[in-house]
Amino acid sequence: MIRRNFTPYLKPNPISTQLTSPNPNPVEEARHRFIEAWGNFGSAWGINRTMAQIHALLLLEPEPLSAEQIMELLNISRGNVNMNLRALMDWGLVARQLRLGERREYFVADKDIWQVTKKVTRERKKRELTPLIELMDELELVGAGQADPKAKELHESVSRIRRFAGAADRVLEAVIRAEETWFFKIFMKLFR
Amino acid sequence: MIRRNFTPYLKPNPISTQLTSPNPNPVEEARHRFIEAWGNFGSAWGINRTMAQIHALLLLEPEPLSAEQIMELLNISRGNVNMNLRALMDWGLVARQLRLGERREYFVADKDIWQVTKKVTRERKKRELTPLIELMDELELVGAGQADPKAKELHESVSRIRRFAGAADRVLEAVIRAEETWFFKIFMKLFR
DNA sequence: CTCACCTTTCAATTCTTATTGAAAGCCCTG
DNA sequence: CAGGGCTTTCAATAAGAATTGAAAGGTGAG
Repeated sequence: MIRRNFTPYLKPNPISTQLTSPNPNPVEEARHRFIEAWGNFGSAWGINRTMAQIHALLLLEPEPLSAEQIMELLNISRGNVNMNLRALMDWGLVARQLRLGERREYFVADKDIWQVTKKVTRERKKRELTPLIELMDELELVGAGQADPKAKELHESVSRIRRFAGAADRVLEAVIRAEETWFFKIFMKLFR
Repeated sequence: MIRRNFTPYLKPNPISTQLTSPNPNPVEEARHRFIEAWGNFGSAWGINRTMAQIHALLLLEPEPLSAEQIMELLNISRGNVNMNLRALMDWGLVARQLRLGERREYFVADKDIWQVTKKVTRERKKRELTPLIELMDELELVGAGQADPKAKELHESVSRIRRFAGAADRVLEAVIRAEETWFFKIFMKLFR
């Protein structure tokens, strides 16, 4: 089997995880800030910081990166990289890429931000909204038609939330299927 | 000053935080499950569990509750209740209510789920989206017009995200202002 | 002014979640 | 089928976030 003459990766100025010593190269510095910000942004949305940082790094990278490279660039352990890459692949945000004649695996991020949104939406809808709706359906029956104020308030609150969650579910579904629907055009108008 | 004869709150079966011993009363059990679920749901969205639980409890409660009552019902400390109530008030989800002639404060949740959505949206937009947009605006300048592939990819990624974040910002703004806009009618169709 | 009654604060602690790194697994190649 | 080169796993550890509780702060009534 042909072993390709893979040019060894030249380790750039390592992107340290702290913002302490400012990077002299403005592009590196900006890359670093982007990764930092994306990490924070992600962690506000229930995606762990490192997972978001790896995602950010891959978004910025013109070429696929190996686990090894990610480790060095972000200064995190092998195991951590591995687990978070797996999670990113589960979400469909990152794909494995093999090179002919090389055993090592490389990774690329889907750079179409609209695809990213759809995938994240689909995943979270499945993990969070669907179970909520199922529970509300179940609980809605409990307080129904009772006079006791607690039972009544329970029933009313649950129904309100059930209705709303159902609406949200439909809206998100529309977003996911956007390209084909009329909804997309409206959304796109706002997108400009 | 008149001191109202406030009927002392009868402590109901305490809503324990574990699901271990099933509550014999089906309404209490359902309330408990709702609180549990809302707590988890919230924590997936970057809102801390207890804050969401207090919110859930107040949503279910026909009458305003005091800090004392919340402490007992959710089995959490005074300090914890106080801090999370404050956060809920900052978000505009809960309001303080005073009773004539009583020093103790009571709390009620806004039960209009559409209002809740708007408030949460507004708050998170301000805390998360706006800073992201500002950073992207700044970073967009860095890689602009450079030939170096890293600079190029940086600039492209940042612009894509900037454009998308801008779109999201406008969409959310439209949601917040919904009642008055054409957007609302479309949304409401999906809401049914 | 002082007491009674609440509310608020925050350092210490506990609980939760993320990260590490060494060991085990896997698979290709010779 | 043994060894090298990667990847994956997971118990132990570290980092981070939430919670407690005791003490301090406010405030109105007497």
